[in-house]
Amino acid sequence: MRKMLNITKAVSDETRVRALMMLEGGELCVCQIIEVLGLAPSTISKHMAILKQAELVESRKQGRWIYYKLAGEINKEIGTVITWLAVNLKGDKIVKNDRKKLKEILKLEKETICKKMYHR
Amino acid sequence: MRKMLNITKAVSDETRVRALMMLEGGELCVCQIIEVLGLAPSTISKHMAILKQAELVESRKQGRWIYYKLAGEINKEIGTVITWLAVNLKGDKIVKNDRKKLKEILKLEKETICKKMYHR
DNA sequence: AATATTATTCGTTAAATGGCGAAGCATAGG
DNA sequence: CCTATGCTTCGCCATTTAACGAATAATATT
Repeated sequence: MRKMLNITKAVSDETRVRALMMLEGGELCVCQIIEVLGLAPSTISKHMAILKQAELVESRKQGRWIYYKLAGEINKEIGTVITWLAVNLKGDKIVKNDRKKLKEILKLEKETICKKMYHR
Repeated sequence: MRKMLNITKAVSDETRVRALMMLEGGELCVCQIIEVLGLAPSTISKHMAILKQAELVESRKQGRWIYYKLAGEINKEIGTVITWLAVNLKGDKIVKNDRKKLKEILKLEKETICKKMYHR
């Protein structure tokens, strides 16, 4: 029950669902997710930790950056959740807009994004 | 997004998931759900309203009683959710125990159950 | 070494959520 | 009618949750 609720609780928050939908295009650095969702780094970090705890995403560290990706390919039940979300958010305005923003951001260097964000 | 989150929020609470799993055996009267879950009538009523709002269940009124049943047969995406929950709770202790209690309660008259419960 | 960069953890605050009992609202039955 | 029954709505309290900024940790750069 606990494990199942970890998953359903994780996907019951708009910000976390938006993050998951962003990751459908492939792995992303935390700073890119922060930039698109427009929330404080600490907030996004917390959300990603919740998604990871629920085993919806995995992370890997590379230098100063941490990349997150969907864990749907590994676990069948997790895959079902991600697919369900995607189907139910087909055509969703917010998701669409996030993807658009993401596309712009992916054109930039990661360094450019992050320098704007921290230590202002 | 809103509609989708209504569903995921609805299934992110243990009490509501337990109620859904109870309904897998067929429609139930509110008083039977109250009796098994052991919470105040007002609490259960609120939970059932949330499930209904999310379109996970439907209700019908018959005399003084209100019956709830799963809405999974009607809506495909809802059906997916219910099935996913059932799969992920296969063998769950709490769900098993609820079903056991329910079996006992179904042997009794509804009147017997409810008279114990209200206006004491 | 010293500083800059990237992300996380911690502490706080405001809002949302789940619980209860009291009151309210239908319907059934005397 | 008048009361009993079954459920919901309302108002309140305790807990949880999401947000932020400050402090911290780890790595990269100078």
